[in-house]
Amino acid sequence: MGSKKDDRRVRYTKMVLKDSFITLLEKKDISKISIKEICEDADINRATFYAHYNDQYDFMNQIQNELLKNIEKHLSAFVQNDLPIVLADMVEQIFGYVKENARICKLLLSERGDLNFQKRVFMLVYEKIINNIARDGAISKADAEYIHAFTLTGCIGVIQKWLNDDMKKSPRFMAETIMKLTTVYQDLYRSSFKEGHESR
Amino acid sequence: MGSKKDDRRVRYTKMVLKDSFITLLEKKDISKISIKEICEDADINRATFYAHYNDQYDFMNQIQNELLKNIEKHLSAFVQNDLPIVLADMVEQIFGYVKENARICKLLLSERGDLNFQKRVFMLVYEKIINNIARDGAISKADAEYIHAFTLTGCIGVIQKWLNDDMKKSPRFMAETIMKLTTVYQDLYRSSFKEGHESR
DNA sequence: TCTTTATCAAACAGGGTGTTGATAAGTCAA
DNA sequence: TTGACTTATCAACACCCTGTTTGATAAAGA
Repeated sequence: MGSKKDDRRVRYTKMVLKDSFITLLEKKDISKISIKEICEDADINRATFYAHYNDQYDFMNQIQNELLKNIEKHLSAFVQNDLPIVLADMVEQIFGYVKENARICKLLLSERGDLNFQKRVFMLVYEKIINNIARDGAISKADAEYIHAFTLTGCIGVIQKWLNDDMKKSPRFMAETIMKLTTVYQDLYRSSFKEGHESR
Repeated sequence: MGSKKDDRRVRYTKMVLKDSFITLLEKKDISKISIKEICEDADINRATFYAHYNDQYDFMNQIQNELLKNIEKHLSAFVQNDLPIVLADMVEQIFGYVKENARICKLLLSERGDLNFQKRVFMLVYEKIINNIARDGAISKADAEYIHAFTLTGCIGVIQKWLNDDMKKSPRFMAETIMKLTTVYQDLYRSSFKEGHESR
């Protein structure tokens, strides 16, 4: 679990195992990766692997926890003042950290990534930053292409909430909710960009 | 792949296998489910499983494809006219279908669900419906709790797009984009709900 | 230097995997 | 319905990966 008080040997073992694991993850799905495979690539005994992790998925979990811990660390460095301008720097820091660890982050956050990890990241960011955000003006037209991605995946969250609430709301209500959410957002979109641009 | 021209035996085999698979999926993660386990529960020979599917994940894929095909069928029944009111019925249909197949849908769409499947569903809905949506009024305040889910997961899509574009945009730009997307939406949220309604 | 402990090779039972040829069930035409 | 043809299902097989244990070795830390 901890990594600070780790032996020098342990640090090496975990490092090469992680490197081999990521290399394999870039080639194929985690379900197709065997412990034996990881250890052979890293030149580490299989028993040593089991001394640290239960299986591939536990290994993946620990990698994710380490990432989240570091992201939180980056966030905490800005907690002192809540000014909007500083908040922007804060989010920038996160993206910077993701870029630094692009190899693993791309695996976790991209198309075939881990939804649960993504939610954990955004819960972190959301609660710390976006909650106490201040309005600071109109949206820039350059962001147009991101609005689609935003609204699209935003719908996923609505569905998940619905399912988690055991579908108490009627399908009709959900239909209207989705409609309004997307319509209102696109209305906003239209009223914010009146330069004469089109998207898609 | 096809299911219409299947043998009577094949239909039975696939049915009981699917049922056992879903039952197991409700208990534990797909990575912890063995082919042997599925077949024993379904009382089907393992070789028979391999005659139809490569592994658990291929099995899951075929189940998802079947779901998507049916959802698309539900959508196609409404393609004739594009009126907003009818579009609402259309989305309602989807939610209705999801509710009918709640057992598997809850597995696929909920917290620990499959992000790729979710995106496929919403790509389907988005392109067919939300693209040519018409503004029809202000949002109801009853949807408030869904707005958070919406904005939260909406951010995921932005990140994914960024990663898929090989992070061409600078972290700074991304920071500002996220900030504006969420800020603008919350501004809208504030200005749209000034009544005092509740629903449940 | 001395103590601690992580890594290793080897070996093990156990279980899951993927493929074989034989058997039984389904399909369709007469 | 019968019979012939087709094909899905099955039991059994050899193989590989897993997860754990052993005691020996050597590297780390104090």
